[in-house]
Amino acid sequence: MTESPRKRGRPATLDTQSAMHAVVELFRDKGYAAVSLDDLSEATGLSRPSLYRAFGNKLSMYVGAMNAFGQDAAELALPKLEADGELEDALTNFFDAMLGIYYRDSDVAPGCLIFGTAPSHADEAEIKARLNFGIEQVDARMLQRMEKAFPACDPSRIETAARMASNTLIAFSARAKAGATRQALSEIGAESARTIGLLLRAA
Amino acid sequence: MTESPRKRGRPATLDTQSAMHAVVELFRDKGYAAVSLDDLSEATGLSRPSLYRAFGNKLSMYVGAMNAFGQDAAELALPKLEADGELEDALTNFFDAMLGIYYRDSDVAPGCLIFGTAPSHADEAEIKARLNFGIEQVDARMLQRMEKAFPACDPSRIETAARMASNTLIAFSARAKAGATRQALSEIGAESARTIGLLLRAA
DNA sequence: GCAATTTCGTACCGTTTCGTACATATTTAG
DNA sequence: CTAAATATGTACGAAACGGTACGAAATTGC
Repeated sequence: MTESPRKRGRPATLDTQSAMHAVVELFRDKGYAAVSLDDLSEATGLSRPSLYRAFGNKLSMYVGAMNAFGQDAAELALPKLEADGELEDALTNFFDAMLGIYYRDSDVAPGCLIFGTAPSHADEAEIKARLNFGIEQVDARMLQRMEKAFPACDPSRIETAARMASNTLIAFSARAKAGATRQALSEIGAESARTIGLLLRAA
Repeated sequence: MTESPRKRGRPATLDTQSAMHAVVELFRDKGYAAVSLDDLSEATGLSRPSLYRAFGNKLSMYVGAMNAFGQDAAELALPKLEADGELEDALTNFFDAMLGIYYRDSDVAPGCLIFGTAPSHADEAEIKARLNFGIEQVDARMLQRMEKAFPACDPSRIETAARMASNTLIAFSARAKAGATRQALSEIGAESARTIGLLLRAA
């Protein structure tokens, strides 16, 4: 951060951070195509040209929202996964943390911006690429955590277990959007974690 | 089917079946909101008013597409799941059959209309309900098949295994849209099937 | 052949869409 | 106080949107 030598013109009043938050929530609720710039304008309190100047066109707003959402989720939930202790507990806590995001506070779960809405718009190359990145990240972190927990285990078995854990998380978004209760998914998460642990211990 | 006593007016030339097929493919590629009635008109070869008369408004077209897709998938893949023999083989063959649908023939996988695009538009009550029905169906069939294979197994363990199998299928849609190769998913499917079998046998 | 009946597409409506030109507001530099 | 610089929203435009009224086309009954 360089010291601001006080810029020249009119000082900016726009709060990029909170605006992006509103953008994320809107895209999460309604997907990409169904959200209009006017919707975004109303939700953020910014005029349409201001949105443009801040985030570019609609597509780059959505990709920016994917990045913001991904970063928030990583900061909130990854520590749970990477915590020391039993793998089962780490997985369970990670799932629960992600469910906390998927269910926000509302009764109608908005689910995951990346796994929930991006597949519907993957004909856009940028969205597809960012979606793929998100999946790769989850796969990689799962793999890493399981290798750490069971360094002697058969690598291909670990890989399968990691993929199953990722698949659980990905499917949770669809289930949340379909109306499953948070508690129901939390239990599935815990059971899946137990099962995956069982599997890796039975080497 | 009652015998047609030859209707009175101009004979219909529209082929509802193949038109619905085109509708499914378009919604599968681009989701609900991103598809315009003009797009549908071009893809089906029907005029916009004809589409209306045949399938109602855009929303009911989409829900109709979900039904058509679900029925096709059920007819094509469910027999694989419900076939006699080892559970692992049945699961593997079921996953492969579904992947055949998810990947169509194209190099760019359109994925699953229901699990892939519907979550993005679940703010529409009808879509949400149909999505939920799809998930319930898969869950129920999985459960049923596993109970058949291991009638003596702990019910709660079977339920967990069934949910994990469903989650695999649901996640495949997102993975396909993200660019995973069909072969890669086929292998994950087979490994997951083996793992689930292992789990249920280790009762 | 003529009227009744059904199917189908042209042409239109009002609204909404994304994107931007441009005038206005607010600050610093001199 | 004036000019330069930066930020912001009003207001506009061209296109696309979902949906439908209505007339043309094609058949059967008499």
